[in-house]
Amino acid sequence: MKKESENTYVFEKKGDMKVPLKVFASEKLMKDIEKDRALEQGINMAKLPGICKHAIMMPDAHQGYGFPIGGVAAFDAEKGIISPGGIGYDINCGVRILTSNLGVDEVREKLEEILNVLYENIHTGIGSESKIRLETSELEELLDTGIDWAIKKGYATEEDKERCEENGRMPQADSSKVSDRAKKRGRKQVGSLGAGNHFIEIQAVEKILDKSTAEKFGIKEEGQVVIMIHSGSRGLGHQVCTDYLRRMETEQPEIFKSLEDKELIYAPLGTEIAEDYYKAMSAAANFGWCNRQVMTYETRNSFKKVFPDSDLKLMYDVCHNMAKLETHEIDGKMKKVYVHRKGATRAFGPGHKEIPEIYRDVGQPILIPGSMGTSSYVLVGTDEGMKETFGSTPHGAGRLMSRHQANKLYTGEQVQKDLKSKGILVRSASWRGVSEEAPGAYKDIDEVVKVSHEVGIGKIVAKLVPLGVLKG
DNA sequence: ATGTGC
Repeated sequence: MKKESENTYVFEKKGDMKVPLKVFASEKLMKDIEKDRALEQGINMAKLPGICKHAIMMPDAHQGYGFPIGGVAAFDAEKGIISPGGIGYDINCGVRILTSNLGVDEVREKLEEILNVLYENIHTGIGSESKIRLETSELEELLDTGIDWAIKKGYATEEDKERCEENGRMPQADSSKVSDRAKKRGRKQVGSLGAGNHFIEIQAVEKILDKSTAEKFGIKEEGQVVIMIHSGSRGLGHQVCTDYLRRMETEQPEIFKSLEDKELIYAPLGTEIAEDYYKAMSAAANFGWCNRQVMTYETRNSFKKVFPDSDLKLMYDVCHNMAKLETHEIDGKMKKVYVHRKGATRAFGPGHKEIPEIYRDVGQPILIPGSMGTSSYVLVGTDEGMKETFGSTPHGAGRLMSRHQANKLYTGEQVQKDLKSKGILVRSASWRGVSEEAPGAYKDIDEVVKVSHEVGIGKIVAKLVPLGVLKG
């Protein structure tokens, strides 16, 4: 890797590579990135058919299935490909923030109570099932219409819809392209948190760095309480990914055989299998938005019980695991590309027509969760990001250790105790869930966000700190 | 990430 400037490294095009690989990282984070196979996977992205301009890795990058997590690649809509490994198993994993009219002191007084109420109403952990049971026909409506289903059922308002990326509904979604097995897994999981790094966190605004933008986003003052929800499409999205990986492998043996890394299986755009995958992926994305929306409904009701005057407004909901057909300026020309963001947040700059009108003049809110017990951030999209990263930023701290390593090194009890000594309460279904997500198992979120800010692909608006965490 | 893998 050649250091190009402060926070940017380039691996020049050579051999089978079609474009260079660009990595946004500080020296410190680059050392973390070099610890696993992530760079090798980044170079593999740059070898795929139809990739445009450059393959990108974010400062939080680490090894994933096929593509690295923290990888971004844009493929020519005609000559390119779509790859499930470039999106991830958790299709439309994403983050939303609810701003509140509550202050840190009043919430701290009843923190244990509100966490308990949330824990009762929102089911967590692996295989967790929500209170809702959907018939197949209703699940199909949810998959086809996204947030519109949630509005119809009373879980969402029109304002909620406006404040979701894509208005919470991928128009290409087609439930008939989702397998019965995936639907069976999804029927009981709408409104469930899941496991891993998924969480609902009650946070306080610690520092506002861009006052006027923060105000636009509904962050009025330091000490204001907000709620962050981080979850995805649960077993349904996972099954969609598995189904299409297998289908692409078996129905395209010549492509499969030719691959150095079999995890990079893809479908050429324009083929039936690529179309089917995009429709199924879009349906899973709709599930992700409905899942976070139903949890929002439960969160609002839970807060009403403990804080009767509370008013929780959706600031924004943004995804970090998805491929989308977008138009970007490449080599001076506007071009249609399928942008794969795998562990990278969609981050559009000022004026983009896909940003809600209320935020359009300043840019899109970018929501970046830290690991459990550390800070999270709100950033704003920039013109620089549109030019450099197809409108993308990092998505979080990024793992430093495998779950296995973390389990060996930490116990859930100790992690919970350490956090409690810092005034942070954790409510979880399993001790293992807590130890796997120990703050020490993750990279430094402050450093990740600093790179994003300094490079200019996303500018820091506000820093948030945890008060209480409900996790899987 | 995931009804974690044999």
